Amino acid sequence: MAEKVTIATVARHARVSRQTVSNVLNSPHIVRQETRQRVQDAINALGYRANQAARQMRTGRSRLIAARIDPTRDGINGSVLDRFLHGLTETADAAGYRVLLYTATDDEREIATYGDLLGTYELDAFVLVGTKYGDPRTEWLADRDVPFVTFGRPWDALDAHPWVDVDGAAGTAQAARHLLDAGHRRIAFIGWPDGSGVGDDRRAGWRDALREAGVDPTGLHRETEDGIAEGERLMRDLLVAVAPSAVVCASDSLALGALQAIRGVDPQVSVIGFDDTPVAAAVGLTSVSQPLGDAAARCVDLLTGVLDGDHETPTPVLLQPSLALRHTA
Amino acid sequence: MAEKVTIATVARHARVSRQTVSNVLNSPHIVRQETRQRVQDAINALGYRANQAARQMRTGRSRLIAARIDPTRDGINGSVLDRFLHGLTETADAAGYRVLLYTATDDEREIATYGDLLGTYELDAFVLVGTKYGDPRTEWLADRDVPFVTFGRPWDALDAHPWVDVDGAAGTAQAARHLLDAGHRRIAFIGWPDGSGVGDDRRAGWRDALREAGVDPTGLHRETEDGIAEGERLMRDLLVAVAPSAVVCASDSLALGALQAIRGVDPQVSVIGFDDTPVAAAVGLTSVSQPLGDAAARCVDLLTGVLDGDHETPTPVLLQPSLALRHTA
DNA sequence: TCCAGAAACTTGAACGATCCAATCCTGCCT
DNA sequence: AGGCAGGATTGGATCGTTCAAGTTTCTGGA
Repeated sequence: MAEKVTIATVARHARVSRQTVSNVLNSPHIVRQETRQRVQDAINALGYRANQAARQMRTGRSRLIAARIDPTRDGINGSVLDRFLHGLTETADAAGYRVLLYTATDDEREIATYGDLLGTYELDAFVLVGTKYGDPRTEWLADRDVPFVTFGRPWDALDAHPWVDVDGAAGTAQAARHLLDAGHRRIAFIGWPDGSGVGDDRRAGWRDALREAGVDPTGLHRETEDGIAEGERLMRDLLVAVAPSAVVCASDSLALGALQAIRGVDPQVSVIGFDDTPVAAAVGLTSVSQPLGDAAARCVDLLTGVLDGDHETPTPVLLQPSLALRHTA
Repeated sequence: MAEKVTIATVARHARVSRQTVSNVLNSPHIVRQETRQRVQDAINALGYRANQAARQMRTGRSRLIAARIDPTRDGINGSVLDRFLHGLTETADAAGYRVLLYTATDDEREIATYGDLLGTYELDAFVLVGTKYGDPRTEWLADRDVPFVTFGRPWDALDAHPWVDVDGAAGTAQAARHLLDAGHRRIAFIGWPDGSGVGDDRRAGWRDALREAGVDPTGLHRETEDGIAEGERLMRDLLVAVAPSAVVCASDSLALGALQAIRGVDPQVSVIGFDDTPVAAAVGLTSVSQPLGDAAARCVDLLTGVLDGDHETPTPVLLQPSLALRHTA
């Protein structure tokens, strides 16, 4: 087995001091070109890699970012997280960071995990997916000056922290306009109960688009918890009550339920979902698609901004979704 | 800001030496009960957490396990990875390890990433999902004595390494028997071309179950690349050629295609998929379900066995799948 | 030629944990 | 009371890196 290659090995090989090697790695500009080259050659020849633990001990920085992986709930929307995580890993890697996973069953435990990860591993930052009104997690992190970004706006807007989000209202508005353009007038909406920021936002997009086109949205919407069965139930209700010719849904789960409700009854009704999940692609459901790779990349951008110097709070990012057209609309 | 709590702080607080604190953490049995309690109290009172970087420097162990996260391919089967990763994170956590993500676009890059992760972060082990004949990755890792487990059998069986897998043949056999019990006799199979270990295995299960029941499987199967469109094409072919009353598929993607093919033609044909993906649940497709949480847990078990002492190669684990019954069969 | 000042490079110390070897108790037996 | 065995505790060295401070080399102007 070959000897372990440390900064001292490289220094000896290039006939310079350890510190010079360190400088080549961390502040190349203060080393003379010729020396720098010699050190670089030694690094390549020996296959030297800086030991992260030793570096971390001195600098207190782990170059590790934590992200939470949830138990796939109804599984459909879970794949959004999947794609987001992949993007996160890829972009973080390019920026010299790695992604560490954690799980938690509730907020209290999640906060306990923060403490553990920070104390034991000295994590540099957290990425939170989805926040709710008065989220205790963001408060805890902010109180301790732990860098973090949320994918999802802080809906209560109490304290400003860096965030990245996709403009849900713009997505449902786009969906509604697509249906209006196709000649639809009775365009219904199936969404979530009042009080969830995301849900309210998505409904607002649909409502505003209808009003703008001179269509009265009153009575054309229904609200329920997320789920296929729920979507089916509400769609049946809508078919009887207002006989819509199209429906925009706040999620693919709801849209899938709606599809099942119209099958056999009136297959002409158009349906548009939200999230462009694999299920949507599989069954040919038109759906609002979030740019998850971009979102992840912007999260990393914001974090590296905070971590590598910028003291000012970075500007939030709001990305535009697009419509993945398939054969249900 | 409070002073940083180190092992020395705890020692002072409990009026013992650093070593005693270390012993309480790493070899509690050699410390007197009374002292141990006093140290524990100090640890709790101060909220002390052992610094992983310092520990790692001395021990060379990072308590980090790497797992790869793929770009969701056709998205349907991607969610299998999602669920597996969640299980992995949960079990690893319980065993005192953390999961680090990485990505790679091809084997060569993946191996380069191994080198980086090992050199820089001193990763303790790798979890590989899926292997192929003559996989260069397992060879590289084995050559360097890096601990790893694969989720998926080594189909070429060249060198033995720890693995966990789900008995695919048992799954398709169970599916076939379920159909036989329901009175079906012409039970077709749609799978993947010869040469993929997983695909061959799943087909063998179906074939053997039919033979066992005295049914000749000849001509009843078709092979293609994975995908919904492909599944639909082959199912149409089967309907014309052999008019099966039921079909077992090697994946939910293929099964979904099959479902689309029979819709309108002969909705009585039973269909069973494989993987129990969210899509299957969504459209009511009966599917063979892999115990992914268990699989992840067993992977961690095998790894901790290797990492924490056992020098003998641990016994591979073969788990039994179950049939998630829905209304397509 | 000489010297100030900058640039380039070197040396010693520190980060926080564990390992090793030596020392100190404690209780028990004679 | 003295000796001894065994376990409990202690101090010092160490892992590989970066920081802070020190020393040498180079450059240009008088």
